[in-house]
Amino acid sequence: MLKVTLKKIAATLGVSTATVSKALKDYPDISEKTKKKVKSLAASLNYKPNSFAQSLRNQESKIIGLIIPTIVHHFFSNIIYGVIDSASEHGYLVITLQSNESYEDEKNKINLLIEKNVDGILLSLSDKTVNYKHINRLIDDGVPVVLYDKISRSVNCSKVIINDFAAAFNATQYLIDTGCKKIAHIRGPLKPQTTIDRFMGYKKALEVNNILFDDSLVYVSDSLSFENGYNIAPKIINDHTDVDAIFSFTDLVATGVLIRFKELGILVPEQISIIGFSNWFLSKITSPTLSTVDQPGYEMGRKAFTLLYNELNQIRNGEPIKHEIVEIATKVIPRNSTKPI
Amino acid sequence: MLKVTLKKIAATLGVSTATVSKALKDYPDISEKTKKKVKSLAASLNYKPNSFAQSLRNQESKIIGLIIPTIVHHFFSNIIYGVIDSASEHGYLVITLQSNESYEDEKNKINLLIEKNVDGILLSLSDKTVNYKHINRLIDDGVPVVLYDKISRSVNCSKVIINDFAAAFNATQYLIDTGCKKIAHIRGPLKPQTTIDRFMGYKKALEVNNILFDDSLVYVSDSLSFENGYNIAPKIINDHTDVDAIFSFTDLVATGVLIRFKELGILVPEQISIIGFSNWFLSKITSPTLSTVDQPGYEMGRKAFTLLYNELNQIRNGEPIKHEIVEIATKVIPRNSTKPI
DNA sequence: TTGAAAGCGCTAACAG
DNA sequence: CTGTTAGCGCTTTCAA
Repeated sequence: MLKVTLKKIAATLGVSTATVSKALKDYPDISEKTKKKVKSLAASLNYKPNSFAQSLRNQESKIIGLIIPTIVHHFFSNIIYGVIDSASEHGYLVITLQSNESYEDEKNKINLLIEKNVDGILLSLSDKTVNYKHINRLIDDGVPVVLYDKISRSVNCSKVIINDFAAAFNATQYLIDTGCKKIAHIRGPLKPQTTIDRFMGYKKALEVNNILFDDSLVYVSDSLSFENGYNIAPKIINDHTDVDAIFSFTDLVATGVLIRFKELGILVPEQISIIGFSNWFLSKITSPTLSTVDQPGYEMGRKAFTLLYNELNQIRNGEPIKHEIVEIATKVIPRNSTKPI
Repeated sequence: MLKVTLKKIAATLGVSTATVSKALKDYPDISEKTKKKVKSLAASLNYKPNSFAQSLRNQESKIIGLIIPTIVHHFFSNIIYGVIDSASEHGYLVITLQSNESYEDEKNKINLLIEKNVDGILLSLSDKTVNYKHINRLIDDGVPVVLYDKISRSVNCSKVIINDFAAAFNATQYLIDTGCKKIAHIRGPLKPQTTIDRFMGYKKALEVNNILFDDSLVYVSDSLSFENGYNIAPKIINDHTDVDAIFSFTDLVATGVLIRFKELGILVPEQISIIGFSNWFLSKITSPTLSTVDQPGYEMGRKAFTLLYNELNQIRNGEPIKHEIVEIATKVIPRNSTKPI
């Protein structure tokens, strides 16, 4: 493909590159006649501005970076989808990278993105990240960052979150409303704020309903996996013969519990109710179907990009940057792994 | 962030930018002493070359484009993951875009990528794409393209595929081996080569086993959705009371059938066996678990990038471009929706 | 209404 | 061994 440049157009038309550039951009100081001439030639030659040259001049790439802990994951897929969709609408493209829930990877991937001069970064903290220097440095350097889902209160930037505390409270309250009295909780990795908040919400619901919190009813799943649920299930019923409900921090683990219970001949929800979290697609498929809390990934992705976009515009206009924290609504989705109210 | 440029380093060191550039790149014609000086200053200043300037000079972006029909999709998620993983290892970043199974979107997204000067494109054809001019033009323009999964025989480029014909043949043969005699097929959209080949594989297996092919046993699901399976299921048993097996072109649709059968009180696999395709995660979760054909997305993604990378190197070295067609192995995964052999 | 010229940051041929 | 210089393609200020 012999490339069409401003220079070439200018040459064939016998005008300057400056004129061509301005004509193409509808500058008011170019005559209509020239504009028409330039535009029609550009169109017929299928002229495409060289994005490197533009970026070099304008100091912006119109590309943003998206760091995802795990790509193959129903919730995060929806995030990716939402981000890409929203970005496209505003003329931005998205480079996606995976942190593998690793602090080192997270740092490295951020660097790759910075080296490519992305205009901003969307980031969900890895489960292992406890130190936020790498992110604060970014922000200090003027790179807009928006944290989504797994965030840290101690980073000062825009964020898109759900109210994990309230969502977990509601899920637990729902179990109580269906008559459950001894509710176990499978919590996630200890560090992320999301799993801490879900745990706190669970605890609060017990308290409000005058149910004594029992530490031994809390089980930790160090990762998001089906197997973890599968393995924790028998422990729960061995430790507590009278457990009548389980609130799991995520659907995948809840599904593992469900399947194991079926193998063990434990009836769900007759003997034990189960409620998950996230409303993964698979929660509609299990048998019984899994009650859960809807966590709208697509919408979170869209919103995360929007916040970044706003900051990008503020920067472009020389306005002060306003960080915004947006909370996306969640709701309990009753299905058949819990009893009717 | 006040940016560190070659110029700045050169100025503080009292040398020329050329020297700095070469020193940083270990050119043999720079003295060790100078190299050391330059490198240590660069490191302490945290110098990062400006990628726009580099790209402008070198005419390469080290970014590739990936077009996916549907992002939120277990198989395609794995493709994305494989591509990104493999690309990272070779210093490439990936811009992902979704075609929504739409021909128009596919064309538009390709254009966006070209305008960003990506070094190459990985593409899975949308279900609606029947015209390949947009892709052939790309190839003629010298943009390396690798087709994966949904390909067209009439585009001359590298491809990563599975042998859909053989895979479908094996799936059907497996049903026959378990004693099934009247096997329905739910086929996918009519245009993609993948679903055509799966249909042909199904037909061939019947033929080889002397089972008469019956056109009325073939049902079309125009999209990949749970609902389609759910709706087709009752039709099948109404049309043919003696059907004893179903081969579905994809797990999601098979799952819809499975769930509907359960609601209708039809025993799987006792009355009707079901085998799906792709080995989605959810096929391990259904009840009974779903027999299927494993289609390794991660590996396909990796391979697709590798092929692109090879072509990129061939171009860089001025070698002739060799197109390669790679077939990834699949295998039947027996689970509990089919009878034991 | 148009154009000349500078410069974004980097690389590489060539000269010294 | 080091520096000069030109140029990748575009934008924008300033002068004409």
